[in-house]
Amino acid sequence: MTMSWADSVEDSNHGWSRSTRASYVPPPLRTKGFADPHSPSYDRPSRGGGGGGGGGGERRSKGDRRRAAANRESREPNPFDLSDKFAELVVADEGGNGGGGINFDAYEDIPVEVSGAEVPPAVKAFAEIDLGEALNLNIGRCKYVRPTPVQRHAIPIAIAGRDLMACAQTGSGKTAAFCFPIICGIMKNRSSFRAKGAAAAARWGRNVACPIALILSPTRELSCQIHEEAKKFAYQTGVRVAVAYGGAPMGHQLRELEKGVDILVATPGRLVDLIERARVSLKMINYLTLDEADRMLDMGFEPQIRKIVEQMGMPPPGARQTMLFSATFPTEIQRLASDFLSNYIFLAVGRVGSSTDLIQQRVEFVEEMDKRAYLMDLLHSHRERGNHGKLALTLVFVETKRGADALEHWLSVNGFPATAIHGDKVQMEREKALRLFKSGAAPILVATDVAARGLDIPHVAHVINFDLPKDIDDYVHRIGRTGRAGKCGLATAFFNEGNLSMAKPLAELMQEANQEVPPWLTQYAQRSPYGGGGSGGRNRRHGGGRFGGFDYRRDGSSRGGNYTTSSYYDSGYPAYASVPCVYANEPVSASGWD
DNA sequence: AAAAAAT
Repeated sequence: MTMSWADSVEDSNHGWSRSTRASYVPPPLRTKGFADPHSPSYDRPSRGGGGGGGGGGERRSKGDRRRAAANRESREPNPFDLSDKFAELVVADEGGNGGGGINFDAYEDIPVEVSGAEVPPAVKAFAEIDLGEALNLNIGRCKYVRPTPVQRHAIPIAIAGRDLMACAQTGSGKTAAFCFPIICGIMKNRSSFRAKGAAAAARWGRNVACPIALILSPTRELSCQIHEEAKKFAYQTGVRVAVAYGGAPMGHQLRELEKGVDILVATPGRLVDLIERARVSLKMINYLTLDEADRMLDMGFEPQIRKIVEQMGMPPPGARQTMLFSATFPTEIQRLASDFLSNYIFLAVGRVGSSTDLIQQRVEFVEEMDKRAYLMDLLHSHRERGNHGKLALTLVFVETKRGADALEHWLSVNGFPATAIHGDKVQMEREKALRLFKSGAAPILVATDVAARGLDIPHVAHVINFDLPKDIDDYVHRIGRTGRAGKCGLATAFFNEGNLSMAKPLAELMQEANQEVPPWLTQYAQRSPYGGGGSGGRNRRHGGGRFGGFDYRRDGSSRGGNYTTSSYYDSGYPAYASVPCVYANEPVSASGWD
């Protein structure tokens, strides 16, 4: 048996004051005698289930605890009732594929690459893993019948306690892939966690939440979404989930934290704030997940993430389990990310760089001044084509916040019910825009890159890149807002002389995804200064046009002794003769999917 | 050059 997390925490608890890794002390606690385990406050019992792990259990009788637990569970709102109020419920079990509306046929013969030392084998069914009864019930309530490809590979790896860098196509079930093992692990080791949590709470103060798992994401809306999903997965497991993000009043979030939290979902800024106010401690973190990890580690974000992970008291790699997930993983980001990982497994599932075959991609040459007229034509033609009365949403991406407001206004003036989301709006407006869009009240959403990643909006039939992004990976994430859960989608991009740098990567991407590349784009691609002899980063980082992910360690020398690479086509399900194409405006249950 | 993330 390898050293367990509990052992390592034991170590760090005993040696905390003389640890080589500087112990983080938040400013409010620096003058107090908080740090002395023998200080008078050490044995003080805490009330409720407060602090980190349900602290101060020793003084309560078994009956008390049972009543408290029962009380907590009876108060826990049923997250499944809530989702029923929304359109997603149309879901039911259509199509007879038994996947809660998920088109599994589209996921056979998925290319998979796994590398690392001693890789745990994939599973074909949830039942092959002992996730526990409560979690299995929730899987049923979510109407998940079989695991998606990324889940089939990632869950056994995560359950085995291994660090993971996972690259999976957009809309392929990543949230559940990291939530299930975390919830399962917390349940299995609950008594040990609770005891440590009580000790930590006693030492750090009762108002310091000491989560066991931390899930970081790059936008507030994405954190909300992960929180909602995680609550479903954790329903009646006793595992407590909370969320912390900026732009919202801190009071409510603080009250939730005070009730005790096992899994904290957060955006970086608010989390740092909470840590510095000594309302959250990372001392007890056993699981760290970065969602949209490549975004979290890019230029603007990386220093903040590094601060949280390396300088705010979190156990180091090896003493915690770290899992990074994204649809794209450039080599430079992999190199950065390896600082946070220990003997990790690299996993790539699906045609990562090209999203999926399920998204039909088109590029039109449109001059800047013609874009609005062209957009109007597109919107008209789609309106007239009719959607059998079903919801068909259109997501329009623009480059700037000002541009988003301008286009929203122009669309509204011209009779199109549109709304807009971007980072200059206050959080209330952002959430309202998303709500209007999801419900169909405003079936057109104009957005900046704030909406490019991870957001799971059912019924997005069409993504329009009104302005192309500068980076091909951003393009991949944007179009991934459609074609989710195995459904088809359409993505249209407006290209002009201002997008020359995108010509080559875009043409290559479309070719990889078996899309029709217009001859004029091929010509631009050949003329492109970034093109020529394959000097572009794309081939290198996406494995030379085969399919998505590529473990950067393969061309380095930093591998361990048992390092192996397997690359194969994996069909976890009985094969079907054809891959039926279900459109995104069909009823879909995509919840919990990405 | 732009966007996101704390107040």
